[in-house]
Amino acid sequence: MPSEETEVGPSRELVSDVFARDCPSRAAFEDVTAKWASLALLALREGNYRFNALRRRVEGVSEKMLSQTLQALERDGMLTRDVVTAIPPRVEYALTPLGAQVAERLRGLADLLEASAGEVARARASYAGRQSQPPVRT
Amino acid sequence: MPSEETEVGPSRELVSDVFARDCPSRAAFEDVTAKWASLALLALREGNYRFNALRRRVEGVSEKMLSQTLQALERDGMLTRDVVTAIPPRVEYALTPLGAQVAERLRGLADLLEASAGEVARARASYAGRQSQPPVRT
DNA sequence: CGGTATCCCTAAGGATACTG
DNA sequence: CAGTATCCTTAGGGATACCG
Repeated sequence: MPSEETEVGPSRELVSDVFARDCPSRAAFEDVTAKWASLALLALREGNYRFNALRRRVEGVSEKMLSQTLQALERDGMLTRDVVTAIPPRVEYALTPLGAQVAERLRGLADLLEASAGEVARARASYAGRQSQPPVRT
Repeated sequence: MPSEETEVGPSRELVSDVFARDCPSRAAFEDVTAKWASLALLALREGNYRFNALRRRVEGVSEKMLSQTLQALERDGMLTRDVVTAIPPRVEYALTPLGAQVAERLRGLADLLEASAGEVARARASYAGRQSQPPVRT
């Protein structure tokens, strides 16, 4: 008898849990919350984008990272990549319904943090003060 | 007259934008969506945790990373660190109101992804199929 | 335009050992 | 127990060059 902690049948849908090391949902969670991925999803929420336009929208991302990020998100079914063969070539990125749902939630998180910027700044100032006690003369 | 739109004066609160490279909200956003930070916040949503209990809850995190992660989150005002001087020492971590709000949104995202695990898996299978065309004999 | 390929370097991150 | 310190390896990520 195998380890009894998992009483999941072979043909049943496994229970997803982001806390579990090997759970696919954790991988997906990490993919969408990755540094550039969340910003890309947020941007595509505003409408479709072509590669370089997206690159301009997401300040600071390099071509390489944007490319890798978009591949990962396409792979996970978060967005579609539509290649228009023409001169010059065009590639349009758009959210899938799933990607839109994810982006919506990321938006909520971003809104909260944008609105709480002041509170975070105050917390940081307070923390800095608590850490560095005034120089003690010895 | 609270925040109407963008009447940003010198001494007024700046408009936060996660897309901006140097916006504090982007930093906070990245801190909170960092690999281990989101899981730590999610865990603390279940109740307070001591260091090693949290380490067990967040599968796969090393002592070092958990320590660094918790410091960053404390710094941003997402959680409190309560040291009980005793033998053995105890340190309790708990969410602040802000941290709880953030965690709540992360939970929504995690729920969505846990529920969509099947869809993601299908997308991945489809993607793999589209990428590797059947070996072409030359 | 929309990438991929290569090079290279920094920083993330794990393992281990040690301290209060 | 709750970390910090150290060491070391990997991988993230930027810059550049080049192809379809």
